[in-house]
Amino acid sequence: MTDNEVLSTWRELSARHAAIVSDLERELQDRHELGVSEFEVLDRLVEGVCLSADGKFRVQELAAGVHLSQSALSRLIARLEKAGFVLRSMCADDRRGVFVTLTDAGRVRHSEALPTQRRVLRAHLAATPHG
Amino acid sequence: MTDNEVLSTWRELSARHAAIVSDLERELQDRHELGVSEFEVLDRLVEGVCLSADGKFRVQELAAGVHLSQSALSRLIARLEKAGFVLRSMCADDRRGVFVTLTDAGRVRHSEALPTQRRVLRAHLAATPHG
DNA sequence: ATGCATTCAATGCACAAGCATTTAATGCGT
DNA sequence: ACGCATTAAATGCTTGTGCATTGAATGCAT
Repeated sequence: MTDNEVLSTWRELSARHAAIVSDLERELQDRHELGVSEFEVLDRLVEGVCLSADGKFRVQELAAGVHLSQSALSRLIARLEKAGFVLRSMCADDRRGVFVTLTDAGRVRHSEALPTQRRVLRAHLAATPHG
Repeated sequence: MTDNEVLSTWRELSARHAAIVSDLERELQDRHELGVSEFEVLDRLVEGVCLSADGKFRVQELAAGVHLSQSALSRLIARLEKAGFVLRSMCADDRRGVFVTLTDAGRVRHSEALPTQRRVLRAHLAATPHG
């Protein structure tokens, strides 16, 4: 792969990412009052509920998959809590840690927003040769 | 393409983008005191010099290719000017417009940073099946 | 048990981004 | 020539982000 190929690959990746994020941001915000990152976190929580019995997550576990710094994630969760979509609770075995759990309102909001996200992603990614 | 395929495509795109930007940001900042967007703008200017005879750019022309809002780009150029890497000058034919030109210092800084950018991009993008 | 390095999450702070607005210049219609 | 919608770029304001630090809890070594 030549440097020029690497560069054009990077520019295409970057452009696609920007276009998708911009669309997602607008659609999720307008229709469901959710930012992209907020939705992403709710999404991880919903997925995780199926796996872990109690549906509880350490903040740290959420960091993987959401590409945010620890501090940004901390504040994002605080916002979600203020909006009533998650609860934060101390965990007994390691009292430094914090468990994050979805509320019913959070589950509802996520399920409302999910089709919007899927639609936007499909519009950008389905049936293209870009992989 | 199923929804699940779309979703995993999106997550991979997103993860790759985040990883590359994060690396670029760190390397360009540590080694050359340049942000990713700052470098990107310098890069467009350098490329453009080869094309347009006078090497002048309307701010608007730079917007294409750099995925930033108009206001963000305006302030970014102000930062570059303060750092001595570009000059802003009125253009005679349309006095609303602003021409942006590279300074020697800007050209030098860009040429120093270019190998760093190429190295990071190659590390992430060369010789992978992800296209 | 005590001290010390380590880890988790929250917070102070500085900065960059977007939206909406503003200021200035242009051009078009009458 | 005059008014009016439009465009270019800058700016006020709010918000989200990262870095560095803090505070609390843990665990490990002595």
